[in-house]
Amino acid sequence: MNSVILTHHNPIDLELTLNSGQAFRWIRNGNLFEGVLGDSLVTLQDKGESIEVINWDSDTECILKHLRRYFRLDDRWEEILETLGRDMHVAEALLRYQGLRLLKQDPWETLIAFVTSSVSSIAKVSYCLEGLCQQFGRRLNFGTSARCAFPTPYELARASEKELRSVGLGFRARYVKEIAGYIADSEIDLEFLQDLPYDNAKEWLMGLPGIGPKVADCVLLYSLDKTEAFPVDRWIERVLLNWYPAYKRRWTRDTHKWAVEYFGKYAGYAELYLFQHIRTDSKQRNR
DNA sequence: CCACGGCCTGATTC
DNA sequence: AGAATCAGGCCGT
Repeated sequence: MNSVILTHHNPIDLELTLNSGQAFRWIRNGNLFEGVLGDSLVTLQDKGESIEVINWDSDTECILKHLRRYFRLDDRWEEILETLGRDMHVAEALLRYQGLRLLKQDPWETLIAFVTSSVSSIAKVSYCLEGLCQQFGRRLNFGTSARCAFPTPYELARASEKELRSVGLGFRARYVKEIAGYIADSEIDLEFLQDLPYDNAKEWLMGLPGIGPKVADCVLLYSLDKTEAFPVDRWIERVLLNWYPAYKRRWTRDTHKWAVEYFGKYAGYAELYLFQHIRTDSKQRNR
């Protein structure tokens, strides 16, 4: 077992970030967060100015490098703050949810996660994904902990639709099977999408079954470095209608286009913060 | 192009 | 308690 320190200059709130609806497999245990990155299990603990990383992998340099990318520590934070801070609502959210970060996750896992998220709840997505991992992923044992790796395209392609339904995927099981089959057969590494312009990458993703504009944008934003992606779900649609008269008066139905024109190339960050804002507000109202 | 119903299923609401 | 409704969409008509 190793313990290493991940240093960062700008705030990271683990609780906020890992439960913001970007990632679904982190497990909180007190103030520890346990997750699976590739084939390694890591436990994170907030130390204020840094994060302590406990892991069972021999190559700690590799883990640190992975985490630096995962939390996007090389983003130009000042530029992001300056660009987005011009909008009143986003500025408020940036302040209120300090430490909420965009993640860069594995594209394959993110793709399946957001296909699963369609007309579902975060709790259910977590449940389904954990089921997928336990049924079809490789078992990983680390000391006293045991988790499972996210199944590869091959592992999911081999599963029957019925087996996939057994973990609670419902009508999404067919999408998962078809996508896994296609990716496995063509031996595609989804990272290639990172080198494509946003529009082309989105178009490619939307060619897959079960992937429309919203899911495609989630995959692009949360795993492929496309910060101009702006996932529009019912919450965000509501936010824009309620808070942005300029949007309400719009002549186009293309919400994404409006958002990028309005928020700029970091529109995805704006979405992340606005989503957190509306979700927290609505939780508090129901209390 | 737009509008609409159907889709699995667990949780929440009435 | 049991039935309706909803939940971070997408697809076919």
